[in-house]
Amino acid sequence: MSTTQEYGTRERIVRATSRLMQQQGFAATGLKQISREAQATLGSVYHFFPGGKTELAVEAIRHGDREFAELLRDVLERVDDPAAAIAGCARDLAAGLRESGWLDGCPITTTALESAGRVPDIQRAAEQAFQNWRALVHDKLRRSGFPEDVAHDLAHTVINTLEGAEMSAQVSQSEAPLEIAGRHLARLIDSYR
Amino acid sequence: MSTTQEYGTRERIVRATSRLMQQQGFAATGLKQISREAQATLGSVYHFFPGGKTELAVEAIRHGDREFAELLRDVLERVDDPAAAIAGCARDLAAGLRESGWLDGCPITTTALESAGRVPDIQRAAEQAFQNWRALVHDKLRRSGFPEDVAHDLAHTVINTLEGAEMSAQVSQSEAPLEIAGRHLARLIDSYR
DNA sequence: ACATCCCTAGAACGAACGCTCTATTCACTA
DNA sequence: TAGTGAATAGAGCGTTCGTTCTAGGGATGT
Repeated sequence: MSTTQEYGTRERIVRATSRLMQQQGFAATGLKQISREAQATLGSVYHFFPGGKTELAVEAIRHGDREFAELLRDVLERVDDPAAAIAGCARDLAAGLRESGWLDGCPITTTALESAGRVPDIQRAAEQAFQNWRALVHDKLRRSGFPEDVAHDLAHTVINTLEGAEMSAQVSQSEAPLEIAGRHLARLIDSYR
Repeated sequence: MSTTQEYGTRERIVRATSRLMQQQGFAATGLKQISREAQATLGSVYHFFPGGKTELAVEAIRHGDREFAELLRDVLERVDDPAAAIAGCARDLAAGLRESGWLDGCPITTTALESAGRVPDIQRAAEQAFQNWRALVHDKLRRSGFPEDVAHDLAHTVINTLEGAEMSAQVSQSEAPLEIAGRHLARLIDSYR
């Protein structure tokens, strides 16, 4: 058994699209580039995604959604204290960002911003992703005893601050924004205890 | 004297570029579209910006930098209490976003993310903008008596949380993320008093 | 009147874009 | 063995991309 998993053609196309859109966004990513990197042909791309580039972008956003949800779920299950778990999440994001040479930020933000208000399908998929991530944080806070309204608001700010800090970290090529965000979010959460 | 200010050709080009990149990013904005919306010709664009699209993007980011710095400076001067000022800033951003039909988010984020790690000139301009904005918040906090290290970290999180919340507000077409961010940032600042 | 210089105007270039189309290969069932 | 449909392959469509280039307009100074 090899260490590198084998994926089918469809899966390879989605993964290549997700990675390319993560790094350079929707408009800058061409279908030829996708098919090249996925080791598929243009024919295959249109076979699996007859809706063209938009359908592919929606699928890539769903992939990024699941990807980050998994990271979030892992750290929230692993660490009991919610404040510590969020700080750990910030650390994980910073590490991933640095290890990718500051290239792999949030997999959906760039595409979401490019398409907001102009490509409804993509906007809906991005909105759903943020909602899913907030729900994970919300549940964790509820299970830790926080009241409903507090958990609701904190879930928003946790996700949004992590998003903003990751963006800032990427642009300044520094882990500091995420490290600071982790500490501040932990402090904010603890202030509601 | 008319209410609509007259701008020179160069200024019109920069403003059109800034607005288009704010709404759809760098790659999706063509020079033909820019020259059309700026009521200039392609020749004029290349006359004023011989460096082509990249130079134009850098100038547009600098424009967005000054634009948001002005908004920030205004509210920080108008409101004495720093926590209240930041909350007011979040309100202003939410209002602007809603009034534009959720189209005009942060003028530089999309372009910054598209270009991070791939177009050094643009990345540098974006990094400089974030630095300028943080400096405004940092100074306000220092003048309000916060110690250096606290002000430094808070400046990071204030800007990053506002960025993340504005992005989220844009995608979900709701003022809630910014309203919540304003309240949480005020609470975080007050927790250091 | 003429020269100078800044700016405007838009045709044209090669490359890349999203997408369509036809042909072919392959695994599997009747 | 013939038949069927999914999957692959890539040429080519019209369009737009960023960029270059040459020519003309218009105010100014002499």
